[in-house]
Amino acid sequence: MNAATAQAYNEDTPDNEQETTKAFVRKGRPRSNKSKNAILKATNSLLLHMSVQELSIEAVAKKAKVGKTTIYRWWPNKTALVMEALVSQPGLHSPLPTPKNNAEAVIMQLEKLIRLLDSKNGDTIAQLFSEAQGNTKSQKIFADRFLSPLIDAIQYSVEQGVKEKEFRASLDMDQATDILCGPIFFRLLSRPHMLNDEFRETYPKEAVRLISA
Amino acid sequence: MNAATAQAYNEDTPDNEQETTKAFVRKGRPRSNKSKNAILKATNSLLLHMSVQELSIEAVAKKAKVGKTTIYRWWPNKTALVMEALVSQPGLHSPLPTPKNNAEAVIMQLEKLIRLLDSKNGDTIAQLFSEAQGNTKSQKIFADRFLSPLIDAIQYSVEQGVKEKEFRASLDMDQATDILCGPIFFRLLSRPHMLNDEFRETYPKEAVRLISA
Amino acid sequence: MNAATAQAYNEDTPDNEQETTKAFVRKGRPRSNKSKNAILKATNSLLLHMSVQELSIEAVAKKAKVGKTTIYRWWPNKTALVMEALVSQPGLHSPLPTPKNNAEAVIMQLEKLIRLLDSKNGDTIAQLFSEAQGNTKSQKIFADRFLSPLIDAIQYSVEQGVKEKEFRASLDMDQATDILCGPIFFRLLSRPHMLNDEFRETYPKEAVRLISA
Amino acid sequence: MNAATAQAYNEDTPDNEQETTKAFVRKGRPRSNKSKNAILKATNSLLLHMSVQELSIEAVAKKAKVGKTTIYRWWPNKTALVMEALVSQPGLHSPLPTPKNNAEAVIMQLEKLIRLLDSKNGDTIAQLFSEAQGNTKSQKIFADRFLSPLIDAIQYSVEQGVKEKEFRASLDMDQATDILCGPIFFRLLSRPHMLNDEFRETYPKEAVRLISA
DNA sequence: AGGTAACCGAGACGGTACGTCACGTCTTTAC
DNA sequence: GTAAAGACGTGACGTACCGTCTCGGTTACCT
Repeated sequence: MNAATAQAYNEDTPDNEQETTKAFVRKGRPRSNKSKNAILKATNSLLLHMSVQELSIEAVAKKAKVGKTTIYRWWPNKTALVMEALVSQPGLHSPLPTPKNNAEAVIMQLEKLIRLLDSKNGDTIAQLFSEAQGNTKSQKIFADRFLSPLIDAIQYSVEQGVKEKEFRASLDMDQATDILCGPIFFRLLSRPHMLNDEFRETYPKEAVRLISA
Repeated sequence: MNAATAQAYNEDTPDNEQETTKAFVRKGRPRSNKSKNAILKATNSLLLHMSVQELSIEAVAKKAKVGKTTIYRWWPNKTALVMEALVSQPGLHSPLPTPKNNAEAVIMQLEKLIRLLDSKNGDTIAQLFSEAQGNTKSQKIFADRFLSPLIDAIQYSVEQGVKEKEFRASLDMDQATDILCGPIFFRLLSRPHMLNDEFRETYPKEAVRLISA
Repeated sequence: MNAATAQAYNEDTPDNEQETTKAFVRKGRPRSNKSKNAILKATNSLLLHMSVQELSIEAVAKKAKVGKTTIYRWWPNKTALVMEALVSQPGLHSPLPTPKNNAEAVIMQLEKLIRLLDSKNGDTIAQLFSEAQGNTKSQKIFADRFLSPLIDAIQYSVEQGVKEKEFRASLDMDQATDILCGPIFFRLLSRPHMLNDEFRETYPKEAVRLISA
Repeated sequence: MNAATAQAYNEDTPDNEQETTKAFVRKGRPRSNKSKNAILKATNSLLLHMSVQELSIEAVAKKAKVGKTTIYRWWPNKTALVMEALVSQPGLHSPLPTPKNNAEAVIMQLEKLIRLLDSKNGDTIAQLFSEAQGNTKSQKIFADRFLSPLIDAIQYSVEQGVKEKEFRASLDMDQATDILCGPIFFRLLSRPHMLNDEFRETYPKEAVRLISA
């Protein structure tokens, strides 16, 4: 991934073009949003019928009627592509209602996580989680784009909760994360069929109880 | 996997060739234990330098000076091979000392699990866990040979503990498993560097506290 | 081109397997003559409709219903493949009638050369000649398999002719080759349409006259 | 090649812009000579280290710090570009001294040809000759810009020589060209290392002797 | 002086072919 | 009948260039 690509890849929103006094002018033909969307759409579409491992860049290129190079130009590997295809889906970023306390905040976050994993995306995320193992590059991408945001959000709520004496004072942040999220991901990876409605309704409350003061 | 293969694959100990009164005589050249060992040894050796995903059957065959077919004859896929190579390692089956109660039993089991995962095998197991996603065959093998035995043992202790009122009566078995094992595997997959001695010493006790009566 | 490939590539006739006392036994699956023939046939067939430069290994593989690797296993590059496809054609090795003297021998050889070049093969040979420029490997193959045999044969006749005083005693062998063959190839490459029957009937006699005593 | 390009490409000297009564004036920004020179220079420079076949338009564009489009605007293909880069080199057009007869004229022309081919340009020309095979467009360009002028000049001298009884009356023009030039090009393409000083000093005289009366 | 048309660089685009790798199967001979 | 050897068809990889296109920006002639 050269500098240009990295820049392009990271900029979700290209709104940082203006500088204090002089605009930064991009040279050359601009990136085709049509192609970008076609690629992401094709990726999501193919993932409905096959696993991440089975997904081939060539198939995506063919389905999106796009040159293979165009994909490689903008995504360093399959993980990055699938990751972006995943988050590009509409309806994934529905904001949570304002919680009345930190316990409720954590519960809502866990419910949202379970809901996300209990859908066709669940398989894909599990496979991405997998793909990341044994491949540093992929691991970093998965961590940066999915895991860290998730963990950070939960840890923030827990931290607040500890400060406000809702949660146990002795709580280690990493341990709390493990206790809250671990069981969910463990089910996802080991018994995904048990990531169902019942689990979503009961587990978050129980988990929060475990860390409460 | 045809019948013959299945049979061969399942027989962990090929010492049942003679029977008490009348020998069951297998026709043709018998399976070469030399080859089998060479294959498993080569697999383990290669896994020291590469991930499961990077490991190729061809590389194993070459390193073990064995025909590819010989590998395919006895193991249905890479997961099965790596699985067996893993458990074939000496020192993995050290028996646990007799626990004085179910809580201690669970603690010892969790400690053993963490110890297992916090070693060079940890990476391999994580990768196997991964490889299993999105591949039914591999998933079944991983579940049958690794996950189920583990879960069963823990669930047995938990069940006993519930009966003997050491643990909460309301405890759902699956939920207990998730709470006990989930955090460990979540660390393995997301922050493997934190699966350290400190974690091994503190986590199991804390986990058992969470399910105690 | 590894040792095995080189050996395989060079052996037009695999009849050298027996050694003085003990047979050399080749291990593994033998080369498929069916595939080999399909590849050569496909190559010749495609060359009827396209130039050597336009010919792609992929197209040959597809047409021959053969894996690309199979082609790369046996031929180091396109030139080698086309070269062999060319000489594999039937009717290229019709023996010359016995000449009554060296002058006639040379004439017959030149006539045969012109006849060879004045056919659909002519274009291919011209393109091969081309392909060889600027590519050492190809150059060597073209020289070894086509040019050298041709030149050697002619030089032999000329040498005999000089000894028997048919040709000028002052004749340098290389110069003789140039004078005899140069004009033919020059026409082939610069004005191929003029490599016609008339040329074939008149040029060889004239050329021989130029070197005669 | 569209009309504009064709026009631009064909105009060696842009001095034919005026017409009888009214000047044809081109609108817009004129062609950048700076770019043109940079392109030709980059081409020659790259050809020192690689063959024509290996030369890529992209590499030229990059080296010349020029847009690819600019190259495609002015040259229809690689052959044309290399051709022009070749003839744009200084010192290629040194005029011949006035010959005292047609035999000497031919000899001087052949010597000049050999000298041209026996240099780093020789390889390039051989490769161009090659590139032309199997590609009509390139063939035409090579013929028009290199081969025809050469042949025409020699044929003119030969024609004069025949008229003035220096050369054999029976001489066919094409045949004469073949006999004079064929050997030179044959050496170039088949044994370029033998296109040396000795050859340059001996061959032209010998060749002329062959066609002399 | 301003329009306007062709030029320029940069570089993204859809493609094609490359040569390599590993797959899982097949076909030999040897044991 | 199993083993080693290794060739087979398949298909994806990631790369290199192709020739085209689409930008913002630059001349230089022509009103």
